[in-house]
Amino acid sequence: MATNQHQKILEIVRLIPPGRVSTYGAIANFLAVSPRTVGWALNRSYNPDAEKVPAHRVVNRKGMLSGKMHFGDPYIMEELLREEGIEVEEDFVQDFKKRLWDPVEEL
DNA sequence: ATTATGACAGGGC
DNA sequence: TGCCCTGCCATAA
Repeated sequence: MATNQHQKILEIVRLIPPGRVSTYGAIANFLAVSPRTVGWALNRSYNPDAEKVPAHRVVNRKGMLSGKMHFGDPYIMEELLREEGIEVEEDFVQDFKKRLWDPVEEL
């Protein structure tokens, strides 16, 4: 369902710059919602604007591509990140801390 | 209404 | 980047 919180979450995700990644927790903290809610908002089943949202730039707090299985095929998320210059190894974003984009600090 | 589940986070060990 | 448990909240059955 497209609730207000979902809209806010998708809005923030769309602001993530190419070549950068963010986390569920950072977005959740910025919007004052629970990290779980962020995960649900990005779920393709409840996200009508899936094609407009760079959900591949959102990973969990450890920099792991925890949602790669939701892109249709597991390799898609990793490919998209590499195309933007983000190194991915064994499902983990390399230099995660450097590439982290936190809306609380960036906005 | 109640229970179970999930693209999570944080703290303890 | 372990593992286990708790808190969190939307959604499905």
